[in-house]
Amino acid sequence: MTHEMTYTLDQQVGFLMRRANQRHVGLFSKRLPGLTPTQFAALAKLCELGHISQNALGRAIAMDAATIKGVVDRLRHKGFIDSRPDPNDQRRVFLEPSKAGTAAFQQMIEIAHTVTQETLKPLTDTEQQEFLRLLAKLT
Amino acid sequence: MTHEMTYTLDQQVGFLMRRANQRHVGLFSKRLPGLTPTQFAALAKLCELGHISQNALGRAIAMDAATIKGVVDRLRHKGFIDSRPDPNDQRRVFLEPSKAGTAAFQQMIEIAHTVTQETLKPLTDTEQQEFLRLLAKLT
DNA sequence: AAAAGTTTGTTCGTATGCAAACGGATTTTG
DNA sequence: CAAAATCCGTTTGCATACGAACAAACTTTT
Repeated sequence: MTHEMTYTLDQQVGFLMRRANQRHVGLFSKRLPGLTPTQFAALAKLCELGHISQNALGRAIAMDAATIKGVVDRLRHKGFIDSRPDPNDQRRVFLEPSKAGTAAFQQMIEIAHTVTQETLKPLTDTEQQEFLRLLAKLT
Repeated sequence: MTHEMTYTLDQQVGFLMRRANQRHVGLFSKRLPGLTPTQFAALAKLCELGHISQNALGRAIAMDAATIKGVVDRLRHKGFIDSRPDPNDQRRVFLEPSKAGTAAFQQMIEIAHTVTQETLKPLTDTEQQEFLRLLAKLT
């Protein structure tokens, strides 16, 4: 016995999430060309926490060790992050936002909120709340 | 006058979409280790359409020319895609799913549906429908 | 038919993202 | 305390993903 197997790509969660994310990243890089969404997330979390080790920062924003390394390298190269070895644990790289990093982050917050609004613009206010609620459950 | 600027990363659409997508990709590659979600999407669309040029396939699934090239190369290398120059237009690469490609796709459809269900599992049936509806609007 | 414009595919560079393997440092166990 | 296990950061390899630049082929304009 053969099964009728149909697959409509355009209705699959994975495909839709990929495209929605594509659109968001596009909006982000248009409004904030200086940092990628990933770099901004890392800087935001570092500013929120003040100081933290490299891997711990990665964990806080769901990036593995290999990924966060590159992100931190680029942020340091841009002068947004200061780093030094942790005296209490020779394995760790101690991270802090630089003055320029803190300032840049503060400048970008408002625009970042705009990007969020633009991303959600196709939805009504009620739908936006609902979407965020459901999305959070899929984490 | 200074503005109070707060930014809660964990509540931003972009961050949540990135994590939800991360989770989905993880489930996918656990269930279907043979193909990446991107490769599966390309194969699915090619099987749906039968035959198409390389760039046109990319357009059909929102991948730019540079990206679809690599994806098609890997699918061809796996023996899932046949390609030859289009006799009507020497610029074009004419693509078709191979027999193995069609068979593999048919085999994978059921599991792909399972992956979709697993991804949406944290939501009730009603929430799943609503989530897909809202997600489609953000494309 | 010649010039101008567009389309197609390719290549390069940059940036995530993850798995796996590694050496060094620290912590836990026995 | 010594061995084992764990954690930290790094590197390599592979796979998206996109911008930019390019040459070849086709189409439209003039």
